[in-house]
Amino acid sequence: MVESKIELDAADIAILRVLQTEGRISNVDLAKRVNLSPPATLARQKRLEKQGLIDRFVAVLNRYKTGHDTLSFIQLTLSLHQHQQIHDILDRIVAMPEVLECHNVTGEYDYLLKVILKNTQALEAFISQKLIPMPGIARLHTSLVLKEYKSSMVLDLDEP
Amino acid sequence: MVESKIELDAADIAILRVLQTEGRISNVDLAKRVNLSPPATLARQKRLEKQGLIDRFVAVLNRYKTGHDTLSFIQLTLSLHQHQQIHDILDRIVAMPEVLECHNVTGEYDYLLKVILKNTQALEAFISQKLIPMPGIARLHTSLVLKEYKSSMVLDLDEP
DNA sequence: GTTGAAATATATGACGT
DNA sequence: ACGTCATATATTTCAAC
Repeated sequence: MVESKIELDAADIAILRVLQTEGRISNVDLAKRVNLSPPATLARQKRLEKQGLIDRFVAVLNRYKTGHDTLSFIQLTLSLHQHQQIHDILDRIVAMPEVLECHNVTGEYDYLLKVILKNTQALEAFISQKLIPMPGIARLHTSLVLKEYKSSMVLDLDEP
Repeated sequence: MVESKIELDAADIAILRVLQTEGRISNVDLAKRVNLSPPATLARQKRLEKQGLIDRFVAVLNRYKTGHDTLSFIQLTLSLHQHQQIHDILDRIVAMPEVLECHNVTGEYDYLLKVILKNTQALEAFISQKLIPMPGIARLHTSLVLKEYKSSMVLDLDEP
């Protein structure tokens, strides 16, 4: 199933803009911010959730304070050429809690993984004990993040 | 300032695990889930926010339904070697709403950007009109995401 | 979509363990 | 540090316009 764009009016966009940065704002405060009445605001928010435009609400943690000091991007190329084999490998990779993102990309390598671990020792163990032993890993390149300048999930919503 | 790990007990971890996927759960429901009383749960959550362990609460949107069909990773190498020049360029990149992430990384290129745009035309315009004209962009490589297998911000918290 | 009122659920403080 | 209970507050939700 292909998900397609849903048309939004100015009030929807105002609501989504606020909720993207203040996910726990109360409906009455949100209503004030978007210049609508609380019932109208709540009805719109519920509709946006039902439409799947709002996927979920989450708490964003500070990874340094949880002890996750090592962020890295791992590029992979798979050697398997049967669809089922590739699918199985990807299922296993996606199920790993250390892997926060997994994308099929264009370029020199086929897959890009965003991996968060406690330290470089844990990263080395992850690569050598969990990734390398998997069948079909043809090439692998690790980039360590030295400094994170920006990390956001906020989509840029423009006026209708 | 270097942020360092904060020690968490089993109840803290239980609370953070729930809030990472259900950011809008009520305190009474959260208390039931972690087997604590509502006041104890609320006090812990407030403490975790005050400690900065919980950075913020956000709504996660479905990018396809907002019309953001094109996700890409752009690798950059800067040719400027004065700290101030590099700092200025990074400030401008980080301020761009299309750029969701910006990291200084090890490897062939120095910076990795995660960029979300409406379509490939908008990506082409972004690269040719906003990135390339900046001084000091020595090398640039774009990887288009063909398929997103996993996209999460959930940190893997293990028992104390 | 708005206003206002009522019902419900929630957070929060006091006290005892 | 936690649980229970009571109170005050905030929120949702309904009805009328």
